[in-house]
Amino acid sequence: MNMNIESYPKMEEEILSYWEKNKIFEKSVEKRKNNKKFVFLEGPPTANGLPHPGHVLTRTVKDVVLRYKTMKGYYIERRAGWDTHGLPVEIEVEKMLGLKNKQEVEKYGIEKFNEACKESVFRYEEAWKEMTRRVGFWIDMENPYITLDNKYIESVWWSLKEAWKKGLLYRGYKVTPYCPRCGTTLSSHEVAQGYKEVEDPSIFVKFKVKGKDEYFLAWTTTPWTLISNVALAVHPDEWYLKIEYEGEKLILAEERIAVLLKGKEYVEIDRYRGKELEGIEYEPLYKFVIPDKKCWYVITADFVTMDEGTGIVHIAPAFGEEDYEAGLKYDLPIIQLVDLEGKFKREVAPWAGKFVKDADSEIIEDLKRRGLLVSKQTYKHQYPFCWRCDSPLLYYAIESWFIGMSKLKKELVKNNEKINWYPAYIKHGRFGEFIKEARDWALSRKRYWGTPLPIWICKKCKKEICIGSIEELKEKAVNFPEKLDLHRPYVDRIILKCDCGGEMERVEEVIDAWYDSGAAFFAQWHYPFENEEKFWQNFPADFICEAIDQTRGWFYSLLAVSTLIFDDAPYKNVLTLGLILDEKGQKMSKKARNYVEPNEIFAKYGADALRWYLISSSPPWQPKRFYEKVVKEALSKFLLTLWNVYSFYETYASLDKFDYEKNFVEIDKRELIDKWLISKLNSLIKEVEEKMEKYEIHKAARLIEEFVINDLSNWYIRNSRKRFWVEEESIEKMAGYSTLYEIILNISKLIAPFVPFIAERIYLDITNNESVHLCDYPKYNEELIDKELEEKMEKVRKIVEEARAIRAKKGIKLRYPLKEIIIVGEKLEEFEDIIKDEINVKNVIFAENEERFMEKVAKPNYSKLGKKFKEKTKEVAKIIESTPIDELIGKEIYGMEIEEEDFIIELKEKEGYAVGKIDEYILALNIVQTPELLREGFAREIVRRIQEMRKELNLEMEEKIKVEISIDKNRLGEWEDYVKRETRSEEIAYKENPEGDYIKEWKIGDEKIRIGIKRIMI
RNA sequence: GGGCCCGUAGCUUAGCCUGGUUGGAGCGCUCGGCUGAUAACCGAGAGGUCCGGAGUUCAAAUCUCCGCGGGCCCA
Repeated sequence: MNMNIESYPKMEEEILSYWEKNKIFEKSVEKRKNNKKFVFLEGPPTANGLPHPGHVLTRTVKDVVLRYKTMKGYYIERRAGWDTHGLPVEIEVEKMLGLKNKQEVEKYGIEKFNEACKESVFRYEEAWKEMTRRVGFWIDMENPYITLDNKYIESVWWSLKEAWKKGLLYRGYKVTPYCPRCGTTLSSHEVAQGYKEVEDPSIFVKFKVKGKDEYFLAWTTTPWTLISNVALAVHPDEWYLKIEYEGEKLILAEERIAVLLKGKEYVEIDRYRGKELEGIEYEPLYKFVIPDKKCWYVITADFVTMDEGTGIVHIAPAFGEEDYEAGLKYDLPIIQLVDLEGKFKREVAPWAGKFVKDADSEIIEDLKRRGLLVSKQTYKHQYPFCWRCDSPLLYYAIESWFIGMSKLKKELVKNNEKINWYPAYIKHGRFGEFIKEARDWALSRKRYWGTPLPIWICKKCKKEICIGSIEELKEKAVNFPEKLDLHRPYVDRIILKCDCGGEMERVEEVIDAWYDSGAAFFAQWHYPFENEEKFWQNFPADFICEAIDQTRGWFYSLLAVSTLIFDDAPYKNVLTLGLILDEKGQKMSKKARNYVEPNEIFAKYGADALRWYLISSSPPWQPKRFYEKVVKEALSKFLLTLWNVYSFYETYASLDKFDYEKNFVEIDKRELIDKWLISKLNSLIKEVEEKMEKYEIHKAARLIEEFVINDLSNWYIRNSRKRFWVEEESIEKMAGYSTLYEIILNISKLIAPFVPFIAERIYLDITNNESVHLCDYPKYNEELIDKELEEKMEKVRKIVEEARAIRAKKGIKLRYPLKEIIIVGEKLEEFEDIIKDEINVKNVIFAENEERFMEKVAKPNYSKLGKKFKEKTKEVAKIIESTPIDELIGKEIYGMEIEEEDFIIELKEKEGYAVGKIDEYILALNIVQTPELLREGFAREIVRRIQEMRKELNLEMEEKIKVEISIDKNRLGEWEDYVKRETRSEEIAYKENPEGDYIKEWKIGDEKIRIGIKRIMI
């Protein structure tokens, strides 16, 4: 069968239908049903967008590992999953429906909106299924877990109640980026999209120390937050000075004075460590409300920097995350005087109803009038804007539900210790650092499409309960519906009865979709309501694999949920993958249009080529540049070479009707090179296994590639071809076929996890079995590994290379045979034939020393001779060069004796030899071309040209021809028969003007020769 | 702004952990060769600031620090 770039994808399609028709995937799983389990947990993708090259990578790598483990005998259930909830889905749908903000969503109706979300999630399901099928990822997509199922949600609810029971699900505030116009918080991903450089006011403000005529000097770029100020923060370990400056007493950081008052005059009055200032009270700038807790005093905080401002930071817990946390630490009140539209509330009399940012200038004016403003400038910095409506975002304390992960830091760290990370540095690096500092998980979203937070509050007594199952909901519900859907708005309509007799209503929030997917390891089994045994069999998972951006995503949410509920690690091995970049190393994005469509690649070069590139190019965790050319290269370099090896075997073996069962030759009776290749194969199997166990799949792949291209194709086949050309039956030929058959069979199995299509094609072609994917992975046989043989062959290859280099230097074409090569060094007699063939010499001679082709020559030592012989030096030099060495010392010239130091002994190639060195070997090629040798070379020139003409005529290999050549008969001499045999010529005629079906004039050396060939019809 | 990863020939990369002759390969390029399995192969050549700088050391691609560039995550 012929295979090229065009036909390769077609071959894959055929294999795909073969697999489907014969249910090979199902059989491959079923077959290992009673074996040891290997548990894989699929990270659920969201199907509300088309798959891109990154998804192809994850699916490929997962597939490689799973196919490998399957062939190693493990039973692996491969259940697909879909992640279906979350803000990205809502935003997609908002865009589609043309809704601009939450108000419009609610006007449109939550019921209809969520319906649209549900539909949108599966809009691209077909595209995903097709990509998955086409790339050859074997996973059960018929029976996936889906995060929107009632059962799945119920399991999530159960876990939330577990957290609730432990007191780890609580209500608090979280400062989040908030768009006042859209009325929603934004996820960090959205915020990151909208940073712009802007100019904001930069003001220095005085805060009067209570009861003293001194002021703290603070700096801010958001004057409107001063309304909600509750404290001033200093760094505990920095020095602060009280100074007199322009008649006023000011307190600020020493380091900042040096910058701010550079060159100005001031008097130092006193100095303090930051922590000494702690607790000092000051008078607030504004007092629109009476706070319910103690405030307006100095606190200390490590986040205060000496990089900008005064070293004193104004604290408004309502509007900054660090502020909020400092507020928690010091139990400060939250003064929230801004409404959800970003406008000041009624209490802020002068600016009520005004958008906060617009009030900045008036507030500054007010402070100036009251003499509290020290300086006013503008300040350029990055500030986030809403990517949708472009209004400036506000950091805003929003009431939110939390999971107290910060209390579980130790457990997180402990459980992380049980996990093997690939690459290992993530474990204590990016991931380890992150969990060490774990913060409470802001779980709730004031949104619509998500798992509803199962908390109900009594309207009468304000009691809160957490519901942990449908059963519990049913028990307590006043109006349990007949048809249950746990999503909003249906679940919101369920009223529960409180112990106090009052009615309970659900809170409005849904939960973060990351919690959904983080619960996959038990929620997919509907644990603990069903499948208890199944769950424990599958916990913890042996293997998960996703891109590196999931470190703080799914990798974290899984560990977090598992630590929270089970106090254990949910997975044992995690393989992280690098991102896919474009040709220039930039991230792929739809915006930049640097996007390669996976489908185009599949259609053009096929999935194997894409898979092989992704796997073999670099370690899995390294970012990968991805573009058409590299895929094409993987195909032509590796896959087509492999195919051609197979096709070579297939061509000759079928010509000879080779049957492995019948014609099998014992290994002992095979040629040396056969044994060598078998040894190499077994070494390869051993190394591949070692690499795969360490998830170094790129190294395994490279080893295989090296073997196929280098050892199998470029060495073994090249050297064995002649054996197969012989038409008569021979044991050597059958030994070769036996070897090739075994090698190809094993290679098809070895590559099956990596490039499953070509592996299957080859396997099906050479066996009568059902599928390579039902086979066990090859095991190596230590007895067949002969390291000594492998090393010797390595030396032979080096010798051959060097000999060819010598020929090239001397300009003697490989086609022209030479008499002999002399090799000084360890004897490699058993490889004589290979060496003869490869460098086209008649004899290989292993010698003890180089005497045979090297001679010692004396070179005049001019610096000595010059002094001794003056103007006669040149003459003496000539004499020295022409006198045999042993006669030199003591020889008298012009009355003086030649001494040892008058000449230098050098080694020189003897006439007719060309010499080279490689490692511990010295090689000498006899380069004397006798007429006989030249005739033979000439015969090969003729053969080569007739062959090319046969090719151009598209002749079958068996077809016979007649040849006419414009040379004298004795130019070929004794080689005429050889030419006939090689070119399948019945007859050679020597004519000045050759005739035939095809006549061509050739140049051989300086000579023009015409050749005509004629088919012989049978 | 912080954490982590990466930077070696035009491209893809080995070597770095554990410092030690002349930094190795493949693709591409030039020249030459081989070829009835091959879109393949073989030989020679051109092509390197091992991202830059400093330090440690007898010795640095390799270890340390500081920069620069790219990526990811978090602000």
